[in-house]
Amino acid sequence: MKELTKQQSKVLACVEVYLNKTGFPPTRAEICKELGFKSPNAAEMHLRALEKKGYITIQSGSSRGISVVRSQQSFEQSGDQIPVIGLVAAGSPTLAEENVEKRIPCDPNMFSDNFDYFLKVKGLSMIEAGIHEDDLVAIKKTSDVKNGDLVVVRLEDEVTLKYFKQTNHSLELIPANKDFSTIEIDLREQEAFIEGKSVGLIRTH
Amino acid sequence: MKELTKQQSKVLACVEVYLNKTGFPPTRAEICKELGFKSPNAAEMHLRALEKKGYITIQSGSSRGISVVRSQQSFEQSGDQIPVIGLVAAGSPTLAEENVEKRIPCDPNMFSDNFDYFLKVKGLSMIEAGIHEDDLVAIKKTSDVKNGDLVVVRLEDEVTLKYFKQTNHSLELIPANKDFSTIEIDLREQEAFIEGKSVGLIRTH
DNA sequence: AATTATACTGTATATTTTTACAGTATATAA
DNA sequence: TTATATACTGTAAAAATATACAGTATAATT
Repeated sequence: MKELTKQQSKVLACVEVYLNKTGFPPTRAEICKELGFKSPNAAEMHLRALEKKGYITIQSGSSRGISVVRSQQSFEQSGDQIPVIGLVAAGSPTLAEENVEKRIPCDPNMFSDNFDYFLKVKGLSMIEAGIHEDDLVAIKKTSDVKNGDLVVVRLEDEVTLKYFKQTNHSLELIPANKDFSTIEIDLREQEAFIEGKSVGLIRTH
Repeated sequence: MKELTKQQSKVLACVEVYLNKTGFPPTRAEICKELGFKSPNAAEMHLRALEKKGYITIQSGSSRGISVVRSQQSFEQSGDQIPVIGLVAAGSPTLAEENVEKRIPCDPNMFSDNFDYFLKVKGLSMIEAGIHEDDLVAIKKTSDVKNGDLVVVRLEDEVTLKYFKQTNHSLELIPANKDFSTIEIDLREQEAFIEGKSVGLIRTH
């Protein structure tokens, strides 16, 4: 997906907010009014650019004929179909279509903090925390984590779900199963990517 | 909510389908084309009726200024605010307002089976099934349960969440914690109300 | 120094769209 | 029988809207 300029981003946000508020897209003139432009052509140009970059489609000749194809803040707010990503041993959990096992209709604000996707749990390393195989852990993409948080960490090509504990250069990834041992990493020697943290869990009975 | 005439219902469905397909509402002329009317006024009249009955709002003077307020089908799928009921020792879990601890925005179809409310778990009797205190168990109201299902049962004034097992006149309510013992009931002597069964679980981290 | 991309103003016009008004037809209720 | 509600056709005008064209200005590349 191509990057948006600041102004294009503003226009897209404006369209999304308007849609959210009224249920139908804005006209060029309304976008101008909202963003302070004085010519409808200003909005027109930005819309054309957004169309060219694949964020919206414009139905030519139709009033308000704007469809938002890809929201810029994406699925985070639209409360619809949240993707489920398999916790595979290799590679980072990305939202690329090929990694999406399925989608679940639910609201990303159902937990205290909103979240971006579900991670399907493999293995028993967190079972004493009541996290079973095939449970779906709701992950918020962030690198802002605290000690004690349940986090998704990528070490080289391996992705794991563990409790987080960091002291100076030492990172500990702590399981909740006495048969597993804590992973200790010296951050001066090895990189660790924090993909996100868990804000909740769901399980189908 | 007032009842719709057949034609009004058709027009509302047409608007919803169009919105779903294009992302913006139809014009009067487009509704006519879709439903075979020959005058834009036909659509206009139906829209005005729909507005008067509270199904849509029309922004006067705006093209395509239609907002669907209440979708005609399915208030069940609109994935909104699911009540959370505390698992209190006394009384049946009802959806009466005074028993609703809070509401969670989510879709009742997020699990394999749809459900009616969340029950907040008290105690540790199911901990070996990975069900912790304060977990929210999604309950579908039904008395159609099988052995092995996780069910909500009311015994006199006590409500409990346990595994279900019935043989003839004997009902066993089985915990998932070796420190708790199975509740055995002779149904000829004592009544047991099956309030529903669990179809899923959520937990906030 | 010239080119290109971004970001607009300002104007104009063809087209789309809303919306009012004048009718017709039919079934149901008073 | 006379209203009254539903369900349209047909027309037309005013208003809303998309969209093309002609410019201006500025910062970043080449």
